[in-house]
Amino acid sequence: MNLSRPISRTSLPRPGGARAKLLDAARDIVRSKGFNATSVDELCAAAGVTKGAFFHHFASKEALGVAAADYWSATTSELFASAPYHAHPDPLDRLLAYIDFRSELLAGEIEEFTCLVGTMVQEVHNSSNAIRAACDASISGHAATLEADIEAAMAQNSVTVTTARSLAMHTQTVLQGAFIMAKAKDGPAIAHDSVAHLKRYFEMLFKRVPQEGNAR
Amino acid sequence: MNLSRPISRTSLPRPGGARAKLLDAARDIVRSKGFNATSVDELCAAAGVTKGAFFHHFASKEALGVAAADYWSATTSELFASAPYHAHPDPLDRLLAYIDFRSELLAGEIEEFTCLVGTMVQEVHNSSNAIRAACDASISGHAATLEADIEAAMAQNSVTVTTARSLAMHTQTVLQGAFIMAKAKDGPAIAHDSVAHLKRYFEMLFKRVPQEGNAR
DNA sequence: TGACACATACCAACCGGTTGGTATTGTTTG
DNA sequence: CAAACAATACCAACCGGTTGGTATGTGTCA
Repeated sequence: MNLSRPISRTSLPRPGGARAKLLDAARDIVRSKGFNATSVDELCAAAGVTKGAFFHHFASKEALGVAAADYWSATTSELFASAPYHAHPDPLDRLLAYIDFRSELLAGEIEEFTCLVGTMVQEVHNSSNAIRAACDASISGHAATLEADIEAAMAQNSVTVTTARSLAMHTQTVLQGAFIMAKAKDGPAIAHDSVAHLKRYFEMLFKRVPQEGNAR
Repeated sequence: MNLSRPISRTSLPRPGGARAKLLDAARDIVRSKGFNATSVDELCAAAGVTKGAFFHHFASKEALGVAAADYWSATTSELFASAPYHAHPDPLDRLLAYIDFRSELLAGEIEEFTCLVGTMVQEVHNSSNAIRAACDASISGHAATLEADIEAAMAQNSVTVTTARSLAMHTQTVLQGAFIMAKAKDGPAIAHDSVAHLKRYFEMLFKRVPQEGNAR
């Protein structure tokens, strides 16, 4: 087995190649139009490749959807792994700073801050179990990166009424809901509002008096 | 102007007519497959009418989407208006009972308890402003039915850190997010979990000690 | 009889996917 | 090293089938 140039499903594609360009195009276009409304031809045009190249790299449009979800997981992992909220020494501080970070990300155009996998899974959860599972893995995998901090904060404050995993997933629930509301209202204001409620929930749960800040 | 047989956009269509059957079919099929993946032919087949009947009642597929959102508003208003949570004498009790009621609704198949307008708005918010606005009106209109109780509960408990409208919208944010997570995980369990967090948020905000119950 | 509520038949455009083929790159071998 | 070979990357044209939408016919009822 030759390991010198592996292009596994979860590793990032070679930058500049047709595959990478298609995944970038999918990330942008699917977030703005949805998966079904995005045609393969449109993807190819945006990536500057032909339809033949598309089906050279992906067995089907569904396979592209799975790859796009995996690509999303990989790129967002990088973003959050290098984000500044990890610098806080206290786990609860890290958690609250994560929420602030998510709120800061809610800026610009809607298709720039919303979630690719949340958008896709709503459309295809019944028609493509492969994409559904890849989206679930992306969301749940990101939530899992919060669990250690939440667990530590729960231990510090003797919070036993729920679990770290449940709280981590709840953060993602609120964010996914915030994306939908932002789409309905055509702007991020309402999303900021709900994330502020989420932060207040954590502050009350962990009996942390809110720092003066961005709560509405 | 002939008022003897008005088919206004917001009133319920004549039961048994082609229009009503199409709107019922749209409610069911769009929730399970999404708006774009639902073809006009499929809608006609499910409703037992022909394509000619479809375009007799709706100028376009987009017009059906708007009508389906309005129809959703009308039918869900009825459901919630006659729901038992209004019976509690205390406004905070009514609010918490509303949340319990929403949790109870999260049962059965996913396409049976998820939200039509939340599903549609995610797909078409960029391609059809008419549908987007109808979906927004549906969600915001339902949230508005909670505002009076929230306002009264806030006054009773001297809660001033946020507004009744913001809290009402936040309940919908959490529910919409819960629907997405349920689709990603292919089951309502995680949605119940997040609604329990929402209830706990209200209990803490209004300093109400939780009744022994279904919180996880 | 005429207005309305549908049904039938049909269309141009577009869909995801396949085809046969070529250009490029890397590996083997003399 | 270079020629021979093999695999990959990519392309333009095309396929059968489906799409939303239209034009026109027909039965019904006031």
